[in-house]
Amino acid sequence: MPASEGLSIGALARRTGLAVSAIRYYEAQGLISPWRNPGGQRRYQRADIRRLSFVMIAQQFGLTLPEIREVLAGLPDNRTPTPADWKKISLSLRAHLDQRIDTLLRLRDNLDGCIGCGCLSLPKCALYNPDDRAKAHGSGPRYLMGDAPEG
Amino acid sequence: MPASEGLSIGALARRTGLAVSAIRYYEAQGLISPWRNPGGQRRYQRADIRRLSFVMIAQQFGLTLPEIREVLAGLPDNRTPTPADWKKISLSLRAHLDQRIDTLLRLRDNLDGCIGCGCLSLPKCALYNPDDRAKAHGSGPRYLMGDAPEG
DNA sequence: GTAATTTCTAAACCTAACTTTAGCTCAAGA
DNA sequence: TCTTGAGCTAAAGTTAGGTTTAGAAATTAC
Repeated sequence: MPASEGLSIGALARRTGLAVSAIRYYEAQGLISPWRNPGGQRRYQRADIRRLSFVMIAQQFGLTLPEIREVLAGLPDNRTPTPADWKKISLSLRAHLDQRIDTLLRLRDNLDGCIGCGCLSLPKCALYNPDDRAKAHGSGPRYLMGDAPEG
Repeated sequence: MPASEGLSIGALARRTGLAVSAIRYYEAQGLISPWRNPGGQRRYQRADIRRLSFVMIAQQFGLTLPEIREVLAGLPDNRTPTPADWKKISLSLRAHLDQRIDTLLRLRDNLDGCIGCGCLSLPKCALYNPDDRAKAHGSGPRYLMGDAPEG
């Protein structure tokens, strides 16, 4: 047990299941802000365990780290978040998730309509909706030209 | 109009909406195999429009390029695929999609159960199921240690 | 009072899915 | 014919989300 206050980065890693390097990376991305002990090492509050857990859950839901940072901005910064605070920002996760599920369900409907018709490749095919295409998968450089196929 | 047979890579790009560089990249990944004209330029069949369209749709559904290559291997290679051929491999997309939707629905249920309880960060929280965590998002280096949080 | 862990920073490396660049050749139109 | 627009290859760059490495300093354990 360390004599000084707060959790070391290694302790936080063990409590959250994250790698130490990931925690430092999240700090660089503005997701968490530890203080430093006299020797310059990072020290964390116990509430940061929950904060990082939230980050991990939000990632499963398809949010990017910048998006998660935005959501976390909804927490109070002058006091430890209460369960009510967590509940509040969890609701915005729920909205994100609903949207993703919606998109996938619409894709599935379209696919079902298309499986029989053999229309794959035609511009009128519902599966070609560029909006869905852009939104269905969050990350990576998915560059799509808006050219109208001719003929 | 070119005198020689087949589509040039630029023509195929215009018909599919893909960038020329992306089409060459897909070839490097084994997703499409053009022949070459006497001058060494790539020439494509009209059926390749549909093939690339299928690739784009499968990507929306969260398949990686290697996975898509596997699925495309279900098409005949000695003749132009028929609508029935496309239908057959489309059904495997449907299975993929169903699985993804299922995972997200389960996540949503868990989130709903958690929103009121404030348990975020506790190991017993259903949102911590490592299986879901690994599967929910297909790509990228999502490394998770299996350490049991102590206390 | 050492020895063994941890932690520190900065920079390089990793994967997926592409794009960009450089330098050169091919093809098409006037 | 000549010029411009496509196409070619190989290699390097890009983004997200991290990991790995190297060398030094702080902590902990004995």
